Amino acid sequence: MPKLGMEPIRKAALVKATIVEIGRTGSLDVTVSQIAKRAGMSSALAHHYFGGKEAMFLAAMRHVLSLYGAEVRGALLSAEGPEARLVAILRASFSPTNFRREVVGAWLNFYVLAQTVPEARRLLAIYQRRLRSNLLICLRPLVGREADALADGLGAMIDGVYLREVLKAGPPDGAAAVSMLLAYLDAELKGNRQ
Amino acid sequence: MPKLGMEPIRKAALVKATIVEIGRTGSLDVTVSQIAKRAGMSSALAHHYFGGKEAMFLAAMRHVLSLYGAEVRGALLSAEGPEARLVAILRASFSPTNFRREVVGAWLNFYVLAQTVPEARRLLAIYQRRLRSNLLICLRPLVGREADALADGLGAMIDGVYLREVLKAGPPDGAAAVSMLLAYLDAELKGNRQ
DNA sequence: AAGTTTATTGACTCGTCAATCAACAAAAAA
DNA sequence: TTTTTTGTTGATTGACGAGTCAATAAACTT
Repeated sequence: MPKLGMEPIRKAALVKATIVEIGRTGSLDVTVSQIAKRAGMSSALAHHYFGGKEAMFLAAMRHVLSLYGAEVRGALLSAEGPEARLVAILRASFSPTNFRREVVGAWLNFYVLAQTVPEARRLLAIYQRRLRSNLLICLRPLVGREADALADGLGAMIDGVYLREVLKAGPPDGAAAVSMLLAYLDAELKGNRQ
Repeated sequence: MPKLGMEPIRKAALVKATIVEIGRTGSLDVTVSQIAKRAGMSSALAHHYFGGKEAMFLAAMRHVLSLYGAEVRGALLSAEGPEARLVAILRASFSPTNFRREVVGAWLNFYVLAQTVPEARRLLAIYQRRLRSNLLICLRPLVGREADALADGLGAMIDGVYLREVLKAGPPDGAAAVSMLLAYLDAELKGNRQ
């Protein structure tokens, strides 16, 4: 049975399964066996490839974060001008790829992980900085020195919408989330354009 | 040693200790022994009074939520007019009583708990509804039919600021949080006052 | 063909922890 | 003063789960 070159395949399967299990149970209280089972292998093999549970969590985080990053970069490619680029960032943040029950659940638990595991904290900090910087670049030409405050506000609201999603019933509504953010943005832009 | 009438005292101590321990470790992975030790008793006694760990968590949640509720109610007493009342709600939300490292950490973990434990979900839903309704009452005379959207936006941003606080270093800055929220509010009010 | 590397798992170890219990002590009620 | 109620804990049980290991097997190397 043993085919060679399994490592990347197994690792990918485990990362995916980790996200699903964390999102499904809504907590970090997931056993390695659960994850391995969902990924179709024994828990021993999971340990073999990742060395431990924490490494699996971190790999899952990196994956979610890099998916999000890619989505944002992609959306920015076809957006001209500050306003369009802002909209692109928001759309990407609430695209069906990212704004899904399991992924949102995973995000929440990554924040919890960040309280204990320095590497998790580092990864989340990178995400926040990158988002902030992306927003800032668009906002500065629009609102000048108000940009910093606005970027913080938008960042907080994005995270807040994600957080609140975990309590909502039914499928996530990304469009509604984006329009809430845009309403905030428009109000601030109008107030600053006079 | 056994003095009578210990029950409420012990329970209060356990609730407090639960919040501290959850906030301190930043996760729900707290043992009953840890909590009991901090509260100055044996783990068996903690079980005796609460029956189980989950009940302790829920009691801690109720306590945090009721402290917050009391703070808001108190602040609203001495506030006249919609604008002042809005400011009062925001100030209360970021008062030093609530906006503290341990409490913020506890909040985060209550969201996690809400994913698994229906009663926890119920409690958080109550908090969200009450906040929304408080905001709505103030906002309607100010912005009419925009009130609903704005209340949701403010709620999300409040939660987002709490969430982001868990990554920040140093002591929480409630004043900064309030002014961020007020900036948002002012922008929306201005845009709607014309 | 012999040896090495990679893939894979069942069984096991070892620690942890929630929950229970038996036992003891003091106050209150009878 | 016996009995009951309330307070309290050390010791124990029983379950569960992370991580290890020995063993097996297929594929590559020499």
